[in-house]
Amino acid sequence: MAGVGGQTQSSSKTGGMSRIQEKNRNLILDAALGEFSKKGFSGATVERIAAEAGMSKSNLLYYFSSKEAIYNATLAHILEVWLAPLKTLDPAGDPARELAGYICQKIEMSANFPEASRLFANEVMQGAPQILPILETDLKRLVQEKCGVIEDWIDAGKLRRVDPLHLIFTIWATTQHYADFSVQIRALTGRDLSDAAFLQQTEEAVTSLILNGVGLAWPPEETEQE
Amino acid sequence: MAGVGGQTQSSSKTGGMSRIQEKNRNLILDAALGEFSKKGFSGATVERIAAEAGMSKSNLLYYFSSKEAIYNATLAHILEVWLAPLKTLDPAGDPARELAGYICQKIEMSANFPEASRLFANEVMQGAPQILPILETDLKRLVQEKCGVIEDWIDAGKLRRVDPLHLIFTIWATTQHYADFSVQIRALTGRDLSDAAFLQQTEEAVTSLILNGVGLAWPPEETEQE
DNA sequence: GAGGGATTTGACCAAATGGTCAAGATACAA
DNA sequence: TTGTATCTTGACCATTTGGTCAAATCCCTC
Repeated sequence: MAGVGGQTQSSSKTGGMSRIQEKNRNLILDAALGEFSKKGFSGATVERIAAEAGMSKSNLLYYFSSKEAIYNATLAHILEVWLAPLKTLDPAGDPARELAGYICQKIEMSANFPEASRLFANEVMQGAPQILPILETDLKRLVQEKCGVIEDWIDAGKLRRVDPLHLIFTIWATTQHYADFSVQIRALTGRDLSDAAFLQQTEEAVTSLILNGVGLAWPPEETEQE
Repeated sequence: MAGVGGQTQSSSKTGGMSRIQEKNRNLILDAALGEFSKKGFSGATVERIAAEAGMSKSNLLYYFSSKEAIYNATLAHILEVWLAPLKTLDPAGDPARELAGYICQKIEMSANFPEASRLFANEVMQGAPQILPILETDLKRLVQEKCGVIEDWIDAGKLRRVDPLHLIFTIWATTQHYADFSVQIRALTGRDLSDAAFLQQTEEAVTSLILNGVGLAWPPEETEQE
């Protein structure tokens, strides 16, 4: 119903779990991520997740008490890593490098974990029934903190005056778009982020667009060795 | 299974339909848009759509032969209007005004038809099972044409050299993000595009970020009357 | 206002699916 | 080896849900 951490164990804590238990929980979570991200919560079936995890439906339900429990566990499992990059924005760092680094991290997340991106997108588009409380507390706090950082950079004259919130939204939107809409992108370009050359081209294009958008020189001036 | 135009009638052609027929088809399509955009294809139920449209499930199935037929009709119904703004990009116009106009159109689409945006996003995220052929033909042709326009602007030195494709993706991503992720945005800001002030603020933020990103002055220099 | 096609619906059906349960298989400690 | 807790599964159940059908009912024309 509400709150993502409501299963047996908080998340990937190995303690208090037998070898078999840990192995099977991981198999299930991997399978569930694939299924939920591909079909959404409603479209996913417990049977398919079990098959993908190589066990019977009954056995899966021995580890997770319900479909919703699997879903919540999957969500919790990816949420932390999915929101992590923002935390690395360093107030003391060079704004251009910090923002560029953040953008590239996000694009590489889209390249390496597109299912996580789609799962998250799906959840939010359905009204975030499970993670709304987290968005309203943890994420909100984090975003406000980082908005402060950007604000400080602006006040220090390091970048053009822009609304930090919309800057963050723009970075999220553009970077996640390449994962969530990869089918459309493939239909239009014949490639996606799994193509190394396309990945690099995307990183350059998005980074340069946004950094220039906030008035930062990009690519950085030639500084030889620094 | 494939191709969106496969129902009884091509789309909103009034011809050959009784008054009752037209009224009910519209009721159904409206209800279906709400339901499909909220729950996705799998999560939606024919019964709820019928209820929302004020008729029995049986009667709904008298007008559309299957759930998939309703879905396809809904998709076809919105697709045209959804992709329309891009067509207005005028090669002869001023690049800054043209791009700003396009961006604002898209944001206003997100504000006025968020369900359409979410329906489209859902369809594409599921792998575009119904509209992939359209993306690969009509949309691809349109996008290539407009990329050419932007390319010409670049060659004429009117804007910085950027990859037109990624520029278009960025515009799509940012503008649609405000509709598709409105729950998250509301969780973080307390507002969304249905708030006129927030809408305007968003238009300014996104437009200024992207236009500056491609090296165009924005807002435009004071030209008094032109 | 009668005839006939268009419209509407409740009853019903079959398949899919989440979840239960009791019995069997397995691993492991003593 | 053996007893016990853990693990695994097939059989089964209740509910949901997409779709059918025949019987009304409505609307319009002649």
